[in-house]
Amino acid sequence: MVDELKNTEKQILEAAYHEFLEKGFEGTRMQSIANRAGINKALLHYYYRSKENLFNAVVNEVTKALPLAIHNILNSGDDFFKKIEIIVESYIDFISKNPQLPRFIINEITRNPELIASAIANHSGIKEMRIIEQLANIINQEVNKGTIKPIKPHQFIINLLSLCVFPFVAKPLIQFILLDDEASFNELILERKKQVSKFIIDAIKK
Amino acid sequence: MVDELKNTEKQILEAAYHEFLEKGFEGTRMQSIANRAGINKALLHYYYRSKENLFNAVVNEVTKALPLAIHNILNSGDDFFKKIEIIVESYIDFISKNPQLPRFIINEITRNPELIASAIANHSGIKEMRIIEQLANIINQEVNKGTIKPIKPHQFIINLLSLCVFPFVAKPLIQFILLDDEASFNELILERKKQVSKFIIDAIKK
DNA sequence: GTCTATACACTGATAGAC
DNA sequence: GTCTATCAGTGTATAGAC
Repeated sequence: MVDELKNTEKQILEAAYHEFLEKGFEGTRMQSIANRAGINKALLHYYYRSKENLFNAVVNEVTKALPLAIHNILNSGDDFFKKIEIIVESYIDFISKNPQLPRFIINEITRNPELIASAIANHSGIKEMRIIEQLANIINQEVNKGTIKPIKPHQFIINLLSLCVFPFVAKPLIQFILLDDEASFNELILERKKQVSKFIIDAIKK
Repeated sequence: MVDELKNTEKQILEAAYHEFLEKGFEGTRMQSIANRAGINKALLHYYYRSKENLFNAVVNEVTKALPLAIHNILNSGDDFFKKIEIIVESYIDFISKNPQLPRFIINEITRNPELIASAIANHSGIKEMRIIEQLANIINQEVNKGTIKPIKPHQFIINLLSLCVFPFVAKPLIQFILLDDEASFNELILERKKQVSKFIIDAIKK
């Protein structure tokens, strides 16, 4: 991330990234970003004029990663069920590497819908914008072919998203009511990479 | 809610409830709680000594509602598949009435795990604490009976939770990428009350 | 570019009149 | 109980030396 920036600026953005993703905009202190970056508070303002600005830079970085993540989905296997397997696995893999990302996006899009929405739109090419449409079309085709049971594309997509994303968003809650430690959570997620696609396919296969 | 309290105190708690659920602890200003309650800032401190205190009172109210919500699950229909239908429908119904609640709990449990965890534990009797166990037992029984495909109870529970809860947590995101307006979101949720249980049953039925 | 010192605004909390 | 006025602390942002 942010390879093209000078050292200090890069460190700041890196530190800000972690702080904001952990604590959100309101919960983050400029001081703790400076501490994490190992520099002075004033330098933050030297590079990024304001907290708002620095936050926007982080949002920009974050949303840059999204199109790459869903790019895999576009050119996945030809069989519909194989396609689902690949989508689920690569999706869970991606979030595993950025586990705080969903909660961050959800919270900040709630706080300031325009900002995140425009950032996402900004980094998504035509291709990525249409991915939902494409997926919806594929689902309708399969329904018409009779390979899967009738289901509204929107509902299908939400089901898939829910099963992949929610466990990460609700991680502390899940750990509290279902698990004991960190290790068992990782194990659970690992299992889900196979389990979720099987669950979905079993649900829709005729 | 909070029927037993005097008028002003009740108004404050009510206002605090809405503000905190909307904006979280960090994002909420005592001033805006006072404004919403139609009283003065100083009165907040008269009734609840501090912001922390007032927040705890809200958490207390919030978690009080949870055992009631899952109580229905305990005494639902006798057939396993019917049971799932009832759980899903009553769960989605409950969250529909408190749509901000999941995001609130998830965020605040992330910020301060002990507080929320103890509040939940505080209001849950033995019965409610064991509901997960019970549900897990039922699932194992059905697997052994051969009525459903093999699935780990934890995974099943997470799947069910994800499908019910996530759409509310991700509402603004869903509206951005899938929908246009408020009306279509409500319609979508209404559909899900039937769709989700059908999806789950199709996924596990042998 | 990087630091220290400081200005300025905001927010939670208290004092005191009524 | 409820209000106005105000304090103390904290957080963002800036000035200015190096």
